[in-house]
Amino acid sequence: MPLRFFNTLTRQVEDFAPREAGKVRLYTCGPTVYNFAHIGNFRAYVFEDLLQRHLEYRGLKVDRVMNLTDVDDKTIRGCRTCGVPLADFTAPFKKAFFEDLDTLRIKRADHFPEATAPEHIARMIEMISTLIAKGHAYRAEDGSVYFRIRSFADYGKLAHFNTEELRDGVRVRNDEYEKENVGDFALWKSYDEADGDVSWESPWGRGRPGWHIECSAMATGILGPELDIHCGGEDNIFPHHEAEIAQSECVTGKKFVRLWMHCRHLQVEGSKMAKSAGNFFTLRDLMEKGWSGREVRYALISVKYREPLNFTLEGLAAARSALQRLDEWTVRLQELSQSASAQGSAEKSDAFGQALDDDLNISAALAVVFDLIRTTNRRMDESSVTPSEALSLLNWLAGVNSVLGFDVEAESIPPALSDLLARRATARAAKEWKSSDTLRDEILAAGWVVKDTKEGQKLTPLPRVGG
RNA sequence: GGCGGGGUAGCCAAGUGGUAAGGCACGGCUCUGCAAAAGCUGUAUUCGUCGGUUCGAUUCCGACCCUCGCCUCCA
Repeated sequence: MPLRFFNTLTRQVEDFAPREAGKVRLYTCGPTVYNFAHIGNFRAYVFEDLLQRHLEYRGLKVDRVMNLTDVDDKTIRGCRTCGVPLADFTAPFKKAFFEDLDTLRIKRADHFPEATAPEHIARMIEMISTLIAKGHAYRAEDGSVYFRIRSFADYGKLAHFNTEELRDGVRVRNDEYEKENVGDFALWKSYDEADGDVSWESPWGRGRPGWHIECSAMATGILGPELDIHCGGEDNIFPHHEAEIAQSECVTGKKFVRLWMHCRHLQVEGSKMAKSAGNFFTLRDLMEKGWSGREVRYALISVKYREPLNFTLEGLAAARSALQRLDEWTVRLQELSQSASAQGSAEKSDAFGQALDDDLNISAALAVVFDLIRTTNRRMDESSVTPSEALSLLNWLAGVNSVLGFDVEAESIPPALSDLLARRATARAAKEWKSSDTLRDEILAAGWVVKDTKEGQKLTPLPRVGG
């Protein structure tokens, strides 16, 4: 079965193949670094990570760009409030963002361009000049440059909006009378006192780029005029991605993106996430409550990207339990495979990959994993799984984890516990149950659960207390 | 007002014109000195409501109800 993905542009699931055989040019809208990213942001990034990893699992080389928006209204407001230069304001949030990516086991993109980098500002200015020259943009009285949406017949095609019918601007600013059409968007914003010392020189005077042109410039500058896939959150469809199409295609004359994929938003405990509602979480908030990045990753990845995800504490707890089931199975296989003499054979079924081929059907893919866990657990109970088969299953799991990223976090047993364990083993051998139980409590207090199995004591790290 | 997504067991959720995956929770069992942990196992006569098409619909069509989102810089 070929790879099939839902295309926002056509609103259909379509077969996918990159333009250049074997190589996928992927652009994903990254964060605006004015704050710590919240879990809603990360749902999108985890979805994009799943997409990239699955494409790679299918043998495709992915060249991925994720931009960092480090100049816009919010970052400017932030640095003005703090009274520091823009770059100093955004730097810690950039750093935090990369730490968060690691926490969630999100693979690094190949490029993380920053909007304020000189070469990208230069490209933005170059693109705007071209747009003006071709009649797609015009300069307003205040020096700002706007894109003329009437000049691009396809404007509105991605969002399926009839631009004539767009609701009149509730959010139209008072200076917008300078525009030919209320829908025209800024390519270059002339300097305003509120911008402080944030500005660049341009043929149209001092100012700064509009948000949309930042992405068009970085995308086409790094990946070329024709991308295979462009992703983002659903809110980016309009106007951001619509604008990107207009700008890029009017400059290059080529079809900008072949496949548009958008991730639905998440809700928290059934409501839209909002600071005012008290249900606003950054990844850091969840870590403080004792959840691991792996657990959050599971919770975010386990609902299909095209469905709204209701993020709940119950869902996190379910993620923790499901991962423990997976971990137990892994440990069982590892112990069994230790006596394997031969190499494990290749896996027999690719049901897992095929599920993901179908528009990243994660539910079906996880069902394949858990089905296999149940059937093989049953057989291990009957001792009918051979060591070499266990090895094969572990190999299969490694492939699965190259996509899902659920690898077990190796935690070494502290030396202090070895002593406790040894003493407990002695006590148990002597059937000194009271002493055994006391030692069990001590081990528990140290953060580990001791299990008595046929093979002796085994330790499992106690999950940190969840919030 | 325009456009779009959903309503499947307590919760999350897949799916198909032919009789309901998977995860969590819950009950039972096994194991155990007792536990814990783990494993196994059971649990939707039914897929928002009402009509229609069909031999047969959760799946197709129509109407309705509920809910969520987008409509100029929020992933």
